Amino acid sequence: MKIGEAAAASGCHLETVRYYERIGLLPKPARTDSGYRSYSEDDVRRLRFVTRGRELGFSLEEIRGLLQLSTDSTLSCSEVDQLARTHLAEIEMRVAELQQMAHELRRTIATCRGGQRAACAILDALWKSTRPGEADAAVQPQQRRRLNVHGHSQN
Amino acid sequence: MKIGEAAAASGCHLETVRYYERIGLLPKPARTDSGYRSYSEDDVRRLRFVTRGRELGFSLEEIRGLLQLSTDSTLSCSEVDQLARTHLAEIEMRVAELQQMAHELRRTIATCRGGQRAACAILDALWKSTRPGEADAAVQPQQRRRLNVHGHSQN
DNA sequence: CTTGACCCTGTAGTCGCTACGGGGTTTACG
DNA sequence: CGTAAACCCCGTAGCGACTACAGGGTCAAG
Repeated sequence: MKIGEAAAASGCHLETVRYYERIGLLPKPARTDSGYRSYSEDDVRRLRFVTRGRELGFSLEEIRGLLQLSTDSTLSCSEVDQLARTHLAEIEMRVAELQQMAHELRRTIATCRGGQRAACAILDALWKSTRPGEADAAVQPQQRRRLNVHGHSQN
Repeated sequence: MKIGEAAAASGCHLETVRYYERIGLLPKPARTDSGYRSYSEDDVRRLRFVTRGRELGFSLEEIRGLLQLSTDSTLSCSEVDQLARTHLAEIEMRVAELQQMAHELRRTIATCRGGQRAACAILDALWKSTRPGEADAAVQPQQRRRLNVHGHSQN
């Protein structure tokens, strides 16, 4: 199986497969005489494991760990369980954050009367700080969270 | 006001302020004789506009647009409104995706009996593809979405 | 025998920062 | 007045998870 087929079979981008190999997430596959990568069914299964993990939002490092846990027979299931639970908690936190953002945005949009720029409620909301107290809280600076919304589709 | 104070006053990292300047999101500030950046109240307001926009999940390019819209008096509020609505829709989509992920993870975790690795339901779920049909859908490859969970706190 | 689809390597770009190295300046304390 | 700590400067490189491109090689069909 050549790389293009393997990529299609696992639902990820061809160049991503090479990327996963480069960072050591996938083993180096066999090669044809002309140097083409040649994937076995097992290779494809492993690749699907990775893409499936990504779909569930695991980082590549987490997936690396999961792969190790699932091939090292001395380790128990509880570590996997722990990783999954921690990960779930992160997702839930992230959902809550995004919902907060959505809530504020909806509120702001609702105030907009569609009039002139000078009276735009959305821009106003951005020009004003949420909690006016924190402007002079020069004591403890950067403890703020950053949130990616752009999460980020290819296509 | 020096850069450290400006950063604290707007709640963002000092180096981020320089970064925003470098990419042209903030105007180049005045300088002291010794070359230190010196920020006015207006500069700080603009910086807060940016950080507030980031908190609402706007990209820096979107914020650049919002800043332009809010200083160009010939443009109406409706473009701002449109941007905000589009952005809100993206956030909502993202929330739905994350909730789907959380749902699947919860389901998978619940199946885990805490036994031996060989019987780990979580790893099993990763080794199996969700919809078995798509493995041989070699026709249309990469139309899959990528989702960042790690969204991404500093500190 | 040529065309086009596929494959190769290596490198650079994306986004939104963050961190570092190697300096200069300012300020508070003794 | 000296000096140490705290601040600032610039430039560049790193992060994660890809994606894209340049400049080639290979292979099957017509």
